[in-house]
Amino acid sequence: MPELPEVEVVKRSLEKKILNLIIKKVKINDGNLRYKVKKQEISKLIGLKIKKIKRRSKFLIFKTNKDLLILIHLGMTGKFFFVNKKDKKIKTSFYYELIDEKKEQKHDRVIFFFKDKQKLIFNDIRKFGFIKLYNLEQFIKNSHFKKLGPEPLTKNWNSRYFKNFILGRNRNIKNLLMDQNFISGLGNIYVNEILHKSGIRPTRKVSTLKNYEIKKIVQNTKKTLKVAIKFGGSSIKDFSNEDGKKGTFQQYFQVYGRKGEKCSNIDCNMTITKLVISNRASFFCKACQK
DNA sequence: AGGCATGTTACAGG
DNA sequence: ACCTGTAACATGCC
Repeated sequence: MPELPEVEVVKRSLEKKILNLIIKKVKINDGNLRYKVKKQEISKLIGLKIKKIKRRSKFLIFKTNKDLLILIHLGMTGKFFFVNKKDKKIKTSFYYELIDEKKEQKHDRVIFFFKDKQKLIFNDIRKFGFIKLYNLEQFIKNSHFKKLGPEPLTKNWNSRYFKNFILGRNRNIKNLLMDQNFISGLGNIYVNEILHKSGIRPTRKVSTLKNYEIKKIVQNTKKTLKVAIKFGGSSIKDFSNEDGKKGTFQQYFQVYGRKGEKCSNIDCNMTITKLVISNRASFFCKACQK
């Protein structure tokens, strides 16, 4: 499910649910995520209060009231479900009913328990996600953040940075935008959309980009992500936030998954082409994207 | 049955 | 040492 907009949506909804809750118990159904979740280590969380939730790129960080924090990545299929037996609203929502009926779902990997039978479930089908504990000292030098590029929605992501980074390099623009060390938070879907909006073909070598094209890519990155967040992210397959609410940005995809459909640009009669680049599907319009 | 899937990373080759 | 691209991870769906 998760590129930057989806992770941001999850972050915002979790903030409304688990802030200031104390972890009473942690249950590991299957600790074989990207990194092994060990019972002994995760038990250190018991008794700690969740004080703050942050997002960096596609990572979530839960800060506690002690010198211990949780770093989470949703991987490809990671999801959170929050279950609150006392909350009428959630009780009527889709996911509450689902969970209540089935008790536990198949891919519930790790479950955090709070007071009054409230719980936060980390569900991850493919197990590419992870949950890691750090103290502050370790966290500051954690390998995941070492080389991470700028956040796309900050002023650090700009044309000057872009031009400077590509000096002496010559890869294609699709791979560059997917490179988390160049810009952090984008993934396959949003890169496809951004390049279509910018009129740039995914195979374009970065050394051939004109200044105005770089500007367009930077602006369209910000615009696309902002709108996607506004619409609650994209729910392809089964993405949802912890309320079971679905994002709706997938309705606005111009190219992703639209092979053979007509290009959305007015006056363009071309159909969308699919091309695999570096093992990932790329979708683009041959007429509009140069 | 085979191909494909929103991500990351270890490794190979230049 | 740097740069780039590929394959692998685990699981399910079409």
